[in-house]
Amino acid sequence: MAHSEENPIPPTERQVREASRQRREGEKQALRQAILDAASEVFLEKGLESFSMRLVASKIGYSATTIYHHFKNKEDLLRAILDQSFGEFAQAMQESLAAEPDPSRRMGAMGKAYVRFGVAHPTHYQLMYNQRPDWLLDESSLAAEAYHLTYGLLLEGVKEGVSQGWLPPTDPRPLADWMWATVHGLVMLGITEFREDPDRLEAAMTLFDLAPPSHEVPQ
Amino acid sequence: MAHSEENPIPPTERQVREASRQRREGEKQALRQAILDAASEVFLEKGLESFSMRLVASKIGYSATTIYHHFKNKEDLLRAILDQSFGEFAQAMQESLAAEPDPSRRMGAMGKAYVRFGVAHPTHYQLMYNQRPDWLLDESSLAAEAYHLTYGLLLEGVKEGVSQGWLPPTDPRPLADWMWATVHGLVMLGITEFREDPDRLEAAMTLFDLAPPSHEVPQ
DNA sequence: TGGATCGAGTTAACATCGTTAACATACTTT
DNA sequence: AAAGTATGTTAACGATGTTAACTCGATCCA
Repeated sequence: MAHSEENPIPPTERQVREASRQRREGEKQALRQAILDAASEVFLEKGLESFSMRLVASKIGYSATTIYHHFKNKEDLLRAILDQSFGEFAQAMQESLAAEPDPSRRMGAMGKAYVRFGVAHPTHYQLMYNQRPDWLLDESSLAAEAYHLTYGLLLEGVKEGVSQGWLPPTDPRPLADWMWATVHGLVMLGITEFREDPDRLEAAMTLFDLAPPSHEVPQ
Repeated sequence: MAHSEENPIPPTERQVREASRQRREGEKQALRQAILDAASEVFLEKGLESFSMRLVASKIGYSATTIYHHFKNKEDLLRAILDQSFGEFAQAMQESLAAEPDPSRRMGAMGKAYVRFGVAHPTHYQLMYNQRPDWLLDESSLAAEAYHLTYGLLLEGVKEGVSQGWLPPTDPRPLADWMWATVHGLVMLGITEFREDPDRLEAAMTLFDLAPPSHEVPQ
């Protein structure tokens, strides 16, 4: 049973305290994560407008003020959701990049992956790109890091396309912004105007396969 | 002076009452319009999030509850703003259509006009297309009417382009949706990510002049 | 003319929100 | 043991949308 075997070298006071500190630290982080998970869930279900601290707290059985021991305020909590969302988004983009070896087809594949992520996570996508654009100006945030990383993927693809000739010889940045606008617009229409008619988004997305139109098999 | 000339036929009791009724009706409509104007102003300055009935009322020197004699509730008031905004938008689109006679150039001109309207009226544009998409499902509203009208203009242009050969021979609707997504995305990026850098939007918008690229002067 | 009715405005109140202050309790440190 | 810290609570404030109850004057009808 419990004390049938005794530790021949009992832990020092210092060791006990350290273990206790770690346990408490872990519990604190666990609760922080539980709040964050509950918050992300509430945000998904309710959207930004009906997202409330009290609702998040009640979801995990704490009073609302407890959240303020783990997050400075509502904005801080939403920024944590933003960081998490942008991280998942950047990962999805990198995976879609790695999945398609042909550079010219890669652009279309990434475009599709972009739109699919957006419409699959409508409320989070809107938080990322619509509702608090100024939060991305904080360059030290994880969100800003992922934001610049994904734009970098697009810009590199465009530069490659221009240099390889399967994109017109223009300034890459405006062209990248133009393409970004297209996928961003598809997501936004997909989660608003086309919400009741997903086939309409699918039909529009077939145009991703149109460019490059001429060389089915190079050489 | 005032009574130097007397009306030879004094108004009947009935006429007086009718005039009074009309005056009161006019005053009611005037206050309704004053509320609507103030609301649109508050909405422009504060955005949807900080738009409040009390703020609108205080702007015109009435108590908040007065608004409820002229609008059913906050949603009703915002819908009135939406109707007004969509009407102005549809008019701007029709003017841009009339201004450019060449059909192939017209698409680019309308695209530019679309984006310019959106970035010029950021908060109203977001109410129109982002924040309450379900309100457009009420087909009897002025907003829905203008919404379908503007989409019709785009779709007709695309059909014309396909039949005349300066657009690829594809199903017009997905192509129209694709183009819509592009301009919509440009507006959204323009009022969020590019807000601090208007030149970036301008640079992207130069691509409107790229298509059709080949025939500067037909024949 | 006098009393009923109605329109248009008011104040007071309710529930909900984010947030802070004050407090309780348990654990850690000294 | 005492002091301090971490983590939770309840109570309260001001702002929000909205409703109820009311005032007051104009209108309508006898």
